Amino acid sequence: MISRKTKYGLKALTFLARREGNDPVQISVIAESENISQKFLESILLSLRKTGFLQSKKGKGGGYYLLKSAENIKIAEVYRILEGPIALVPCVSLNFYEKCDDCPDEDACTVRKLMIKVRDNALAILANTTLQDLIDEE
Amino acid sequence: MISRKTKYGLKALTFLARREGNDPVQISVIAESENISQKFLESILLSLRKTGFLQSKKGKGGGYYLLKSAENIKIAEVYRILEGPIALVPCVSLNFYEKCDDCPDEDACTVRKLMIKVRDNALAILANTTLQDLIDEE
DNA sequence: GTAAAGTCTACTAATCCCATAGACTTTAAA
DNA sequence: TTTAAAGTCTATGGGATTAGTAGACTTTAC
Repeated sequence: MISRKTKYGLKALTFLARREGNDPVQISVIAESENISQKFLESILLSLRKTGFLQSKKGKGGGYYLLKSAENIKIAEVYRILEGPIALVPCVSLNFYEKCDDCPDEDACTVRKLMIKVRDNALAILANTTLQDLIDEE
Repeated sequence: MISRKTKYGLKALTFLARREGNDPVQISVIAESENISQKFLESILLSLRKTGFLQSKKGKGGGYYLLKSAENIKIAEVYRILEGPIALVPCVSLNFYEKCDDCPDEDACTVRKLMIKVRDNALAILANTTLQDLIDEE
């Protein structure tokens, strides 16, 4: 299960990508139309800004807008920033690898072998789907 | 990421399936060879027993053994018992469905559409892999 | 009858998730 | 130049979940 953080982040991104033009949109507007707690959304948008997906404008008439184009935003990238590893087990993560403390020998772990398959399959989808793809499906 | 519970459960099951014969194995033996906290493993094995995967024998010479054969234990089933939903979002779960409180219209949710794909892919692996498959890969 | 095993209930420490509060900064426009 | 509208930042807190522990209880082989 993914956290609300990730879900909300993806929804906010699609909201921004779906609009005509790229004018700043206020957090409150996104929060209201997507039914997201505004304060929580603030922190999510902030981390998407710090990682280069969004840009913001302060002051009156300010808000958030996409910095990258929707075709250039891979879902896998967003997922990793908001959720963390795509892998189901740390010893199989490409970007957040950690050794499992209970496994003396990784290569001998049958669970690991299975989890590699699951990861590769999830990755095949998430890394090849862009924000634009999400919108086009509608 | 899956919980240790699920990982430990799968490891314990493979441990049991890998042995010659089907004599009871003490919890302490499994715990020690798989580096799992014994008390924690007790509760995991208990829930696998209550759901029909394992059987136990009390008293001297007792322990746990497989009730189903390894070819008849699908990883997806074990996963659902120990971890819960395979889907990444409740509104897409086949066995643990819940409506998302923030979505007025499920069919209009682009995130949902993506998550259905991810679920189907994960399911294709987990539902078609058995405990026996895990062992055979070694 | 006793020691070896699983069973059950209860508890706890740590962590994470989701959210809220509020002071602060920047900016557009009157 | 003031003011209101916006994002920024820090701090906090309740609740749920996770991983594990303690200990009393039950069953069974010998």
